[in-house]
Amino acid sequence: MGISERRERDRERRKNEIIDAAENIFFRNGFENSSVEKVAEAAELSKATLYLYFKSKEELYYAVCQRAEGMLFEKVDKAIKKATDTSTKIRAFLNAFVEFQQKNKDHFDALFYLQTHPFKLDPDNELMIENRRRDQIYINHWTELIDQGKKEGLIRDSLDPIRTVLLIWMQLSGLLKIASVWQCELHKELGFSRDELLDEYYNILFNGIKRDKQ
Amino acid sequence: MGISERRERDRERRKNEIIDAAENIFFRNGFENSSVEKVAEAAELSKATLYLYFKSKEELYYAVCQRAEGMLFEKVDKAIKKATDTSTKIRAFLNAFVEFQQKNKDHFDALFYLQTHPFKLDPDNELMIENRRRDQIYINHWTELIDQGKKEGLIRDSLDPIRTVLLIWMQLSGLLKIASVWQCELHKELGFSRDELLDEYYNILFNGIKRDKQ
Amino acid sequence: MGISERRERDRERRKNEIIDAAENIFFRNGFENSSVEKVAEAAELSKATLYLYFKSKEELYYAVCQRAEGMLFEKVDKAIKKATDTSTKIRAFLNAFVEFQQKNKDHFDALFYLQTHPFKLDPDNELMIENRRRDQIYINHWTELIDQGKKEGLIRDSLDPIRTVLLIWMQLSGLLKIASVWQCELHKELGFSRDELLDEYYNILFNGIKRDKQ
Amino acid sequence: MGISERRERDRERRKNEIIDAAENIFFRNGFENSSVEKVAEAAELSKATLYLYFKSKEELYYAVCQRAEGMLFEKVDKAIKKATDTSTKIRAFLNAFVEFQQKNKDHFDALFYLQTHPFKLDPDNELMIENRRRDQIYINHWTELIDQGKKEGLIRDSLDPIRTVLLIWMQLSGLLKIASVWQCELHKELGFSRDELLDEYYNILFNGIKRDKQ
DNA sequence: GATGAATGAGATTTCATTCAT
DNA sequence: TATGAATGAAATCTCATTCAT
Repeated sequence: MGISERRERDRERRKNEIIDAAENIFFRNGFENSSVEKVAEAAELSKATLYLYFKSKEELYYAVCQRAEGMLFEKVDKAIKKATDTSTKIRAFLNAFVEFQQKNKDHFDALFYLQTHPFKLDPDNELMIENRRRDQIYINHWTELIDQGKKEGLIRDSLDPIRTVLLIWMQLSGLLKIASVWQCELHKELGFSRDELLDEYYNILFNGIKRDKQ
Repeated sequence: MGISERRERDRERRKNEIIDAAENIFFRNGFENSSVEKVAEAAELSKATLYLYFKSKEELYYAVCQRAEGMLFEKVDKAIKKATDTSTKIRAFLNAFVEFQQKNKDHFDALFYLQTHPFKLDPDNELMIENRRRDQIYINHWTELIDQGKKEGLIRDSLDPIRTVLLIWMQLSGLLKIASVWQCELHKELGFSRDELLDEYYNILFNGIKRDKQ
Repeated sequence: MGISERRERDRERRKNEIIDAAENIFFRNGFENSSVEKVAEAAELSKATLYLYFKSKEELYYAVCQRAEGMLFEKVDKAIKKATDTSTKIRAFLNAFVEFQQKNKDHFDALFYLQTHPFKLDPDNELMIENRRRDQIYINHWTELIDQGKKEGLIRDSLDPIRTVLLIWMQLSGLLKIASVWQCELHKELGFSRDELLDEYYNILFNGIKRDKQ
Repeated sequence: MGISERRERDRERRKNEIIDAAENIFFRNGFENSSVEKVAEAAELSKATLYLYFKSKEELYYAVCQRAEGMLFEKVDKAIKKATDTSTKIRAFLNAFVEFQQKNKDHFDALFYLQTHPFKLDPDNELMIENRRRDQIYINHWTELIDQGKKEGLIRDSLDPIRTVLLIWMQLSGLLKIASVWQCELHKELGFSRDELLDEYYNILFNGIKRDKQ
């Protein structure tokens, strides 16, 4: 039995090496301007070998994104766990996302690209199924946070937790991405920084979800 | 005297025909998967002729986006003008954006693509300069709306108008785009529609920007 | 009669302006990498207008070369006339060529390109006929120099004047051109300059053509 | 063990087949007017495959030239070895060059084109490095000939061997090339042949380099 | 499992030249 | 005379993927 397990382990390790290489290439040039050739070179493998591990360029990119998402989720997790009360937990959730975009710009961008482009892997692709499961877990995880906030009277009762969480995810994604692309113009022509923008965002959001004073 | 003017008019018309064709192609396949060749075919012109009107594929795409932005701005304009009081004007502004994404999905997507990809035209490109001027006008236009809302006691005084407007633009863009890509999953796996999501968004946003009761 | 003459003069002037522009472009990029478009731009004319004055890109280049040859011939002429005795005249002839390559590198290169590429203008092309006549004049001119040298006992009697002149032209052309392209390598890897090479050339040549001591 | 060696051999053979095809095309149309497409067709390969063996059109042309130079060097070598005394060796060296231009006009032209056009391959290109080494060997080889001539009192002591060899190479290149392009005119308008011209050249050159009688 | 070889299809852009006006 | 518009043909190079070994 040990032998097939070791094989599986070897295969996983090799896959990871390929993803390492793919990150290098995809992060530098984006999906469209990267070539499988370059990834193979970076991985010190032949192109044909890549195809033994990933069925297509798309699947390879998907794997890179999956890892990126893993990183993000982990960071958010840690941040939430460190916080003690619900209010700071929610703030920590946002902060972690924001920080991820700043410190792991490439990973964030890859994730954003995946979310805004209809990638067509076949729907019973292993990676996708696994990913979807994980997504679900995290969404639940975060909605519990909202629920808790509602119980504690921090958040308006009328808000639907799932929608609220997705809403935050989507709008914050857009905000961070566009602000990042416009960085230069924001500074030069409008005269304020990403962080000032984010302050205003927090301001409005928290006001928007908090329970009305009674 | 009439001769050069007619030429200019012909040229403008031809340019517009090309943009028509380009919309067809770019909207169907996206920027990366469209080719100048296909656009030329659709315009019933030779590739070389296209290059007499647009210096590069990028510039052509930019022209398509410029037109799309024009449409969006016009719609927002009209919607605001129809409304009578400031509160409905602000709502109308958002509604027009949302409706644009729904009724002119392709135009919206093109615009979104442009905003989330660092396009490099040379910075003294005519189209770009003109566009930037228009952008500025509209931003001013909308910030006045926020200012008015503040004067009328609808909106918190502490909000910076420009930041607020940009914030709304960015987060709403992200929200609409990602929701549109996930459309299917939202429905099937989470069981609610884009419109329900948007309701929640409005809900939170208006609560977030309104002046606290005194 | 004045009217058609003025027209002719205008046409000549315009042609010269075009050649000015063509020099700019051809000298910068060479024949193959220059485009009629660029020349037209530089001449502030439309492409179509260029074709009113020159039948093809080739003919235009030929005109540029003709002018260059004119310059060279003039320089050689002047140098020879300045010299007083036959021996220095011959030296002056060579010096003028060498100096032309150095001070008018672009003109020299154009001339060299023309000579080493079988350009096909139709053989009764005006420019060509005129040029050929001029060539003949100059060849005669120079062969007289050799003849004179022979009479004065400076040059071996057995040498054929025409062959000798052509020989010098051809070998010196090759020498100057290749030395110019290799300039860098000559210096770095072999450690001597163009001028040292030319000294040796003069040395060998003059020894080669002079009459044996009796 | 044999497997990778056979692969290497196959690859070399294929490369040579491509160079065969490239010769066909380049020789017929020259570098500028040849296309990689045509070479690929001639080689009965796809364009893409060509690029697996040669990184660019330039590199391909360079390979063609390298082979041509090899041929020339070999011929010169053989000619020199056949000759018994230094004087005839030197003559044989020239003769071999002249004969090469006559019998392998295309190869000569390719070589000449390379030498008179600043080709930009990256300087650590394998082909270039190898070529440069070979060039150096041959230059040394030939300078030894001059040195020997000096020792034997055939050649003037004052001549620098390297410069002399390069000089001969350059001037003879120019002479042969221009005479070849003018072939027709030489005959018709001046009434003598390439060979008569060359006789004069030899005449002058040998007189020019020989030791003065004492 | 690993890979070198191969490729069809296609990408963007350029060019010399013509012609109706 | 002058020109804007138009184009067919071509150029170099790239890419995702497959397959025999």
